[in-house]
Amino acid sequence: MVPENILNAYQASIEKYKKGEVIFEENDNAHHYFQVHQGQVKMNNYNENGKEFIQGIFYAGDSFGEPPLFADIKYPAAAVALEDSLIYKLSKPKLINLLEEQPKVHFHITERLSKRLYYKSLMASEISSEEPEHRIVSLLHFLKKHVHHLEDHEDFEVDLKRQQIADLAGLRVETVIRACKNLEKKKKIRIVKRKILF
Amino acid sequence: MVPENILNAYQASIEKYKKGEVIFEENDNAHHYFQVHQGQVKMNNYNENGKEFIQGIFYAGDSFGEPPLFADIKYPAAAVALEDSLIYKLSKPKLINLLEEQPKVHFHITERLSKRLYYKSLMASEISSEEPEHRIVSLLHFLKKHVHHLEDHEDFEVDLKRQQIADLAGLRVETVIRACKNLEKKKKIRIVKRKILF
DNA sequence: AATTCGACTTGATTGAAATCATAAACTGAA
DNA sequence: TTCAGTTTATGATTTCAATCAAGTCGAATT
Repeated sequence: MVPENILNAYQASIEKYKKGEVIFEENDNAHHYFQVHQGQVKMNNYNENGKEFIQGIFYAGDSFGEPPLFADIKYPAAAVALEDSLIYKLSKPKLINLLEEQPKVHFHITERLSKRLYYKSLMASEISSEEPEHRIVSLLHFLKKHVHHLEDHEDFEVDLKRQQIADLAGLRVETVIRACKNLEKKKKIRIVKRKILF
Repeated sequence: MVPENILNAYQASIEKYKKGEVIFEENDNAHHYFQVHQGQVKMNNYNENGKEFIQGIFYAGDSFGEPPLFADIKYPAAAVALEDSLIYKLSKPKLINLLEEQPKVHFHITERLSKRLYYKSLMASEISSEEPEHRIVSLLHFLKKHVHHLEDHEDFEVDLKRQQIADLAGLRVETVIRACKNLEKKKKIRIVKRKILF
């Protein structure tokens, strides 16, 4: 997350994206740094049968899509606005220039990449080895702790649809629904008016 | 990858690890930067049933285990030497100091993190959505292109055991063996004296 | 109040990979 | 060359999430 005054100093623009609008496509070349100012963005893939996998969801203050700026690669997934959103956009050369002149900001970016890598490591091993209930609990635990910065004893009102949980955890909606019912029975989560509390 | 002369200038040590020796455990706190000088290292998880998942394999020149140095997190996986290995080890404060004084090296690290993130994004979506054969081909393609830097037309002699492919792709050995036989039939890979050519 | 639409739910069935069992092929050391 | 230990191979069986099919529920709109 780059502070707004610095983004402005380096002439970042703010772009409007409507709900559902695509910010970049899988396999596009990367030319800009993106940071959510307002709204929500998801990064996702579709396989040949149309099954979606959500790589991550990004909220105000989150940057996304940096890796292809720093390595010689294409976007591994598309980015789509989940709500009407305002996104800071800064060209690659300006970003590089910014990071050269502002080492502290560079460390912030490094921290951000590190956290994303941590999330991916977690989910990769979960998806590869664990049962649906375990995957869901791990996902919720990560979101609670690392995205919403809540303590264990605090209540976390999950703002995700069942389908989104499924697409984040590599499962199908029906499986998520059944697993959540089970988790409720086991008192691992609560469900109030269809909303999940964790 | 930090150049050796710079590592030496900042008083990095070289540690010996025997084949099978553990470099750090899952959930350990991170205190050092690691870079392979000679040998091979894997990062892995085991689930409660003993199933292994390999997060990555690292060769000479590769750094590993950086994320917890930059973000306030614990190691999401353990690191184990796959062969007798020599590993550069640099304390966290010295690394931070190094990166502050050598911005170019910081950009190298950023690039490295970005590439790891790319690999993880790829494998996460593969493991969550694709069939065994597809996963294996994607894995091999990534290794050929991004790890061994070979052109499409060149032959890639895969130096992984079936079990390792399974643990990288989230499959079981038997499934990998059967899938590889099928891929051979379909002329997508060749198998010579049990070695896979791609 | 009726209608529409998206999200959630439930049950039945299926299919593909995991599991289990067993053996063959290779490797290297004694 | 024999033996012990890996690694690869193959067949039979099981299992559990995906799939398919058919609802219900709730909120928003007319």
